[in-house]
Amino acid sequence: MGILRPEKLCANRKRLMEELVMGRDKAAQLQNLLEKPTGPGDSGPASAEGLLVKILGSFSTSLSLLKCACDSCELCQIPASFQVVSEDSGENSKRPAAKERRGCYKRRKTLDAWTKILPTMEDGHAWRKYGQKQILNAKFSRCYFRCTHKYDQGCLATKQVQKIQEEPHQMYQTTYFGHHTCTNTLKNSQHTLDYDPPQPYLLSFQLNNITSDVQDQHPSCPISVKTECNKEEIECNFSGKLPVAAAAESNMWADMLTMRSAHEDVISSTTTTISHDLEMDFLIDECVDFQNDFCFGEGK
DNA sequence: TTCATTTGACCTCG
DNA sequence: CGAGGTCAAATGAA
Repeated sequence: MGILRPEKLCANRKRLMEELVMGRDKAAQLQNLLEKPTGPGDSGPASAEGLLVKILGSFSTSLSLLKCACDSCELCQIPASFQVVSEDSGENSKRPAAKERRGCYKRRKTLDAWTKILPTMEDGHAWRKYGQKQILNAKFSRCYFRCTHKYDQGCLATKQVQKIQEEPHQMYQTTYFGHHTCTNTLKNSQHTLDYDPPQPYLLSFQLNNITSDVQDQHPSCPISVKTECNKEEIECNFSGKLPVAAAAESNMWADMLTMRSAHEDVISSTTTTISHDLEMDFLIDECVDFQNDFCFGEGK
């Protein structure tokens, strides 16, 4: 960790201010856009997605700048788990700030996290596995990944991948934490899925409250779903009763089945709140596609 | 030799 | 106190 010279500090501070002001402006634009939604074909320069990318980029840059400034201030030490490599670090940049003891870290909050269910682990980014853990009541172990460029570019993105269904309908539940600030991606990957940032119509809900929330808000919803763990079967109005062996699969089915009705309401509602305090986020189209394949595809 | 993965230890949090 | 998240030494692959 290097000490920044005064002139460098001033430049960083100026840049930090610019980034924060830009982030605020873009957020205001995004707010206007959400209050006055445009047509579905709108892809102008001020699209919600574009603004979201700019805002996230602005905050990422701001945090990096703030980190550089704090490196030179003993009063503002950032926890090691949030450290970003400064430009003048040498060999020591291969590792974060010296850890006093093994496992000395701050457990992350669930802020800025979202989940996707996909048939593959691949998402177009370079990840490095740093751990694997058997999770209670889960059929498969959970794998932990961090961005390959954590140390060379200070990218703090991480993800957890948990297999939730075996072949032939193999599925992985991937939870992402933080956004990539690195520039390197696997451009040639056939599985370059634009997971970052979250796509439109992202749903957010507490897993345990899926059924009550949806049915409270949509009493006419034709879907009846139970989400309790260890339930041996769940109801599906489309295909009758489906046997479900594991709790994880039960949860997944519940998620899938609530997507369709909620999706329509999200699209039609202009007052939908997008929360960043997420337990489970899903890209609806993917989930609905999967549901269609599984509920309808095999019966035909 | 370098880099990625595996795996047990260690730590935080609820 | 137990479950889950991260670290880092050992090991394997390229």
